[in-house]
Amino acid sequence: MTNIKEVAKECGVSVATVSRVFSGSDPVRPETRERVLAVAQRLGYSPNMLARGLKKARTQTVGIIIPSIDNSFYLGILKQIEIILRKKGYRMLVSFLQHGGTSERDAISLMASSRVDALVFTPRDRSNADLIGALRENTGLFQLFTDTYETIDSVTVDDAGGVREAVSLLLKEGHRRILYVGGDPRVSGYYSAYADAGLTPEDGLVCLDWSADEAAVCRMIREKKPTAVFSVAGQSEKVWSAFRSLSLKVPEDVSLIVYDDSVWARLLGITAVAHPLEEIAERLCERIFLRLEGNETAGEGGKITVSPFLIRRESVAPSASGTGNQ
Amino acid sequence: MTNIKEVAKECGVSVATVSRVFSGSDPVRPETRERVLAVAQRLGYSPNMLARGLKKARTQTVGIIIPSIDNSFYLGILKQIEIILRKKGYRMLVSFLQHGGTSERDAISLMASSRVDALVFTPRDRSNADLIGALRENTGLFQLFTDTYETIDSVTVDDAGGVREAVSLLLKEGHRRILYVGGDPRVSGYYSAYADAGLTPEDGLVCLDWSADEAAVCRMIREKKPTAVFSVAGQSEKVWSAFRSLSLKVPEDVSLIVYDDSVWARLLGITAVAHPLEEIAERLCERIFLRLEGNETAGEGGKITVSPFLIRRESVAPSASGTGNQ
DNA sequence: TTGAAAGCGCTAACAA
DNA sequence: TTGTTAGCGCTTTCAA
Repeated sequence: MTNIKEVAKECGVSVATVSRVFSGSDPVRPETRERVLAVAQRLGYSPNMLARGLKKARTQTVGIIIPSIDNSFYLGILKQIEIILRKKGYRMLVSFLQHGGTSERDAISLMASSRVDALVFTPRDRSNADLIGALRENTGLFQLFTDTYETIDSVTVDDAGGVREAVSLLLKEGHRRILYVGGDPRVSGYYSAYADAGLTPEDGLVCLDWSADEAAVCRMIREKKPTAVFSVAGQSEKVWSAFRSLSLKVPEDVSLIVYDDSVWARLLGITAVAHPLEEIAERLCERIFLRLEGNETAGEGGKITVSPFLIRRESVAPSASGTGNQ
Repeated sequence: MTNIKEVAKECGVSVATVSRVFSGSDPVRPETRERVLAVAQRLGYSPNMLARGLKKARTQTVGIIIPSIDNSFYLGILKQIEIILRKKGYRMLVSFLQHGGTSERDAISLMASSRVDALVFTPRDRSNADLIGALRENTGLFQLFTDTYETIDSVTVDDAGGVREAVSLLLKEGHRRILYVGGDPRVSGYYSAYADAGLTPEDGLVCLDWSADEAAVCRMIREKKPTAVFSVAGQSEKVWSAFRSLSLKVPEDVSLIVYDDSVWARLLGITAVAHPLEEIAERLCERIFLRLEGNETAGEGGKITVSPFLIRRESVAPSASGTGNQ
């Protein structure tokens, strides 16, 4: 592959001049510039970012590690981020985690040896604190959707708030037996909503078990006869399938709100709590650029929380069993 | 950041020895090896891939350019590919194209200057033949889902075959007025299916207009009164919405088969033609490794076509209007 | 089994 | 405005 030396020779200038033309670091006489550009084009020259990175100790690369949860919105955000990054001249190196496959540890090592300028990740725990600690001196670190390390910047979504808003809506429509199918951290929003309304949920209405399958969901529905269901990402599909197999109609027989909007929620007219993907990507990249190009060293306003929002569609109806008692 | 020299000094060996330990290029005395590893660990040493890449003219990186179509399965395949690549020690650099944003040309240049060992892309046309031509000497080039350049390896899906199979099924169920909503290249499968059955489709049953919106689809359905619809990826959602607004029940009032399986097709019980994502990722990576690590220089079996497959669910019913005439 | 040293392609002083 | 040159951190002959 053509290198800077060949371009310089062919052009009758020094390598420094060619370098200046391509990096824009110093002014170059316009005519010389044109000539260099023309020759480079003719020879198919493309600056070697490896060499540049080695010299400058900056790779113009941001690494991102995607956890193995397959929330499809994660991939949407990946796209958003890459596009913003590209506009600023950054590349994106991605690594997907996989149950039983690549460990977060390996992925971090990979990013480290690739000398990414910044790393975006979603640490579940602090088991790789050692690696992370070694990285933080030279690498911009950013937690996405989590705030596992207090000392590292983060962009998170106020999940509990989103749940609370959704459950409050259900309560306002008169529902009292609202089944919650989802994860642990967010469930606090469920209880807050009940508390806000001065109510207490019946026992057995909360399913925090991620491994609950369709059959388990069916069982809960048959047992507790909820008038509404609130379900989180991966579980919503099971809930929907359960409704189908129980021949329950939405919203006639049961109301439904899902956490995490998706194509299918939209198509089915299901009211959903959505993440502001663009906002997340923008705020995150903003912080990245500040860290990489600004004079900022670390934190200071490094903890960002964005609010999810409710998209009302047609899966919620007033409770048939009246608005007061259960 | 710690470099090889510091590790060497701290260890009392030469940089060459440390290099050998980390690259595994030459045998190193076990005791020395252990000592080097221990020191490296203690110092938090991580080999600099930039320097290595510069020296070896190999980056262990595969670039992938994702076109702006947002077929969600594209992102699934991205994940599959990255996981396979990682197992073999490769990194993945991704770039998303965007309508009105990043051009394919820019993305290719980026990959070129990053000196990726291989590039996977989906060229719509040959407008960047010049860049591609310059790359092919040193970079493994692979077309995914398209075969725009005859001289470049490709992994494609037999779309026309998939359409044909689906439409044949509809025909077999007695449907005669089958509306086709989708793109140009695949429509040949529609005609083949009719031809196979010794039939000719009525006029006006084929909509090749990608910009057709829900209203347009509604209009077609009202006009032509199809007993079945076959729709492609991006259009299927519009078709479904159209059914909803026309209060058409599937499969009672109209049968439906969609091209490209998705979460929502599954949840709604819609029969779909699916891509074998794992197979595509595997075959592609297989070729990449062969090119990068084998002794192979180019082509030879470089054109791979995989077959989509039909997933039967409950959106197809026998035509109510009889099996013979329309 | 190990070490010394040249050089991958680039940038950034420093000099002119 | 341009050229010379010393490295960035690594691999890899060649010698020992």
